[in-house]
Amino acid sequence: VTIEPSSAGARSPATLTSLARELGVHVSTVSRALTPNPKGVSASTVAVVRRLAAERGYRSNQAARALRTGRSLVIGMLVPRLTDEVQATVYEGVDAAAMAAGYATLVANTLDQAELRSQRLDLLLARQVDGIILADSLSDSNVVDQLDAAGIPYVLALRQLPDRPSIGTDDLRGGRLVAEHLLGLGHTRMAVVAGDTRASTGAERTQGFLHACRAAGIDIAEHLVVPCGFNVRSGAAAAAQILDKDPDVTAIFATSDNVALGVLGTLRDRGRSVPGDVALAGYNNLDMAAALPVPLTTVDSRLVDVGRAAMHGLLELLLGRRPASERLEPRLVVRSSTTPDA
Amino acid sequence: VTIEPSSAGARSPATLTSLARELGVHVSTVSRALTPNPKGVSASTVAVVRRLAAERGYRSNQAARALRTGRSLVIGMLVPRLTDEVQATVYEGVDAAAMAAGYATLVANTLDQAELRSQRLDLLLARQVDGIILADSLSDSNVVDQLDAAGIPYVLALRQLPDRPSIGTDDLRGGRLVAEHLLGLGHTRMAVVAGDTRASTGAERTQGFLHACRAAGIDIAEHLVVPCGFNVRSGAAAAAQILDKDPDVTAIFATSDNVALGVLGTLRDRGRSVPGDVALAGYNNLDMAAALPVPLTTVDSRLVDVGRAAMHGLLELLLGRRPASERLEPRLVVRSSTTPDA
DNA sequence: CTGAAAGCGCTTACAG
DNA sequence: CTGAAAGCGCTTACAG
Repeated sequence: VTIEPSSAGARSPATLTSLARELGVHVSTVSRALTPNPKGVSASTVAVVRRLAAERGYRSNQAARALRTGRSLVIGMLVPRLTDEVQATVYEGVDAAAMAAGYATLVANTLDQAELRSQRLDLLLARQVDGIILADSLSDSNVVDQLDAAGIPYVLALRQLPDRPSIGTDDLRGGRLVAEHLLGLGHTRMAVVAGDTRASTGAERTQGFLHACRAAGIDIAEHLVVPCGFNVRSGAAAAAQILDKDPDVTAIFATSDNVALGVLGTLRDRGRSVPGDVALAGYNNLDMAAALPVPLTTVDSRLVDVGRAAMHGLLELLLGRRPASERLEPRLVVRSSTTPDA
Repeated sequence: VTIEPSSAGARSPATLTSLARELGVHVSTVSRALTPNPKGVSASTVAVVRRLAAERGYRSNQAARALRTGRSLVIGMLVPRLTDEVQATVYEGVDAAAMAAGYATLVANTLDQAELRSQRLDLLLARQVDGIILADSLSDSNVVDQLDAAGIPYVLALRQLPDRPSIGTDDLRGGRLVAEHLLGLGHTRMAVVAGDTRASTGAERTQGFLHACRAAGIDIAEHLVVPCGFNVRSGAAAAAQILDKDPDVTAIFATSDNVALGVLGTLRDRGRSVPGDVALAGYNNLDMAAALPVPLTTVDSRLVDVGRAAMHGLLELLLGRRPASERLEPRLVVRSSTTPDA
C-alpha cells in the first residue's frame, strides 16, 4: 500500500472508517489494530494500520469512544478556588496521576458556596465524568450525599468528612507539631488564626494545636482562637481581632501560609516585629513562605502527594476496589519567623 | 400522565429514549422540547416533557451530543503552570466566561517545555476541543503552526506572538509606567529582573521600561538587565547576579510579583532595606503584593479581564467571525516598596 | 406539531 | 485472524 502525501489541514480529520477504506480492510480490524495491546490481529496488519494512522494524524474520537463504552475517561474535580496555590498544587498532583492513567481532568471553582458547588457538580455529571475528586468539602456540605445517591465514585482530597473515602495529611498531628515547637521555645501566651473551621483542615490543625497545649498545661482562651477565610485579607482581620483582645500574645499559629501572610501584614501595621515581639507559624509550606523577608516557619503538607494519592484512590474505586482512606505524615519546617537563628 | 416516584439512584440514568417511552411520544419530540428555545413543539408538550425530565433527573449526554453535532462544547487551555497565581487568575476569567457560554474548560500545565506542550496539545485535540486558549506562548513555540495546520480556532492570552489573535495588557506601556514612576523619584542607577524574555510579557515590560529610561536620558547597562524564570527562586538568583555586578543600584524592576518576592529575599540576605537602600517594583498586583511586610509597588495587569476577553474572542472565532486582538490598559499601583510615605 | 429515519465514530460479541 | 452487525444517546432534515 502506498500512502498519498496528505494535503495538510485541508482534508477532514481521519477516522477509523477513512483509514479502513484507504487500506481496504474492515473498520473493526483497524479498531483492533489501534488498541494498546492488540489481540486477534496479525502483527503485519497492526504495522500497516499504525503506519497509516500516524501518517494521517489519526486521533481517536473520544466522544464516540465515550458514548460506546460508557466511560468518558474524564474525571471531575471540585476546588474552592484554583487561585489558591494550595488548591492549585493539589490539582497538579491529581492532574499528573490522571494523565498518566489516560484520564483528563475537568476542574471547577466552587468558592465554598453551596449553590455554586451543586451547579458545577451538575455540569460535571452532564459531562459524564467517571468519578470526582472533592477538594472543597465542608462539614455542612451535602454534595457527597448527592454523589452517593447518583452512585458516582468519589474521593475527598485534603479536607475530609466522617466515614467517606479521603486522602489528606494528618492535620491533628501537624497542629501538634507546631504547638510542641512553640512550647519548646517557651511560649505560653499564644493565639490561633484557625481558618475555616467547617473545613477539616482548619478544624483539625487547630484542634491538634490546642490539645498539645493543654497536654502541656497551657490553656488558650477561646477568644484567642479566631476562625477566618483561607486568604490573606481574612487572616489580617482575624489577627487584628486577636491583638485587640490580647496585645501581649507572644506567638500566633495560622492554619495556612496565606492566612499567615495576612497576620504578618497586621503585625507590621501594629509595629510588632517577627519573631522579636511575636513568633509566627503558618501551614502548607508554599514557595512563598521561604522567600518572605522573615522566612516563615510552617508545616509541609505534601500537597502534590495528596493530589496524586487521591487520584490513585479514585482509580481503585473505578476498578471496583475499595481504597483505604489515608493520612500522610506532615513535616515541620522551622524558619526564622519563630526562631531568629534558624 | 402520572409520574412514578423514582427509586433514587437505583435505576439507570434517564435518557431521551427512556423519557419518550414513559411519555408515549417519540424521542425526537422529547429532544425538541428540551432545547433552550423549543420551536415546532406545543407549549403543553414542552411542559410535560420538562416536568418528567426534572423528575427523573435527566441530564443530556454530552458525549452523544458532541458526536452528533461535531461540537464538544469543551475548550482547551494551555498554561505554563497553574500553581502560578498569575496563570490561575487568567484561567479563572476564562472559565467564568466559558461556563456562561455553556462551555467546559480543560486546562493543562506545559511547564514551558516544548515536548510537554505538544503532548498535552495532542491530548486536548483527541478530546475534540472546539478551540484553544494559549497562555503559554513563547517566541520559539511552534504549536500555533500546528493549530493553524489543523484548522483549530485559538486565541493567545497574556503572552502574544506576532500576527496571531491575542488578548493581553499593554506590557510596553506597563513597563513605561514603572520607569516613569522610578525616574520621577530621582532614580538613575537601576536594574531590571526581566523574567522569561521569550515570553512577550517579560520582553515587552522590559523593553517599555528601557525605552522610557532612554527617553529620559538614562541608559541602563546590559548586564543589569537579567532574564530569569517567572518564579521566586529564579528571581532571587537574578537579583544576586545584579548586586554582584553593581552593589549600588538604587532601584530594581521585576517583571512579575513572584520574581519581585525572590528579589526581596536576596535583598534581605544582603542586608539591604526596601525602599531605604533599594526601591523595588513588581508586576501583576497579586493579593500577596499588598500584604507583604513592605507592600509592593506593582502594575495591575487585569488578569481576570484578560482571561474573560480571551474566551470571548475565542467564542467569536467559533462563530466564524474574526475577533480583533486587544491590549487592555495596565494601571500602576504605588505602595511603600518604592515610596516610604505611600 | 409530531413521527420515522439516518448517522455522528467508535467498540465488541458473534460468525466464519 | 478478519468481517459484518448492532448499538451507545443524541440531533436534525424530511415527511405528513
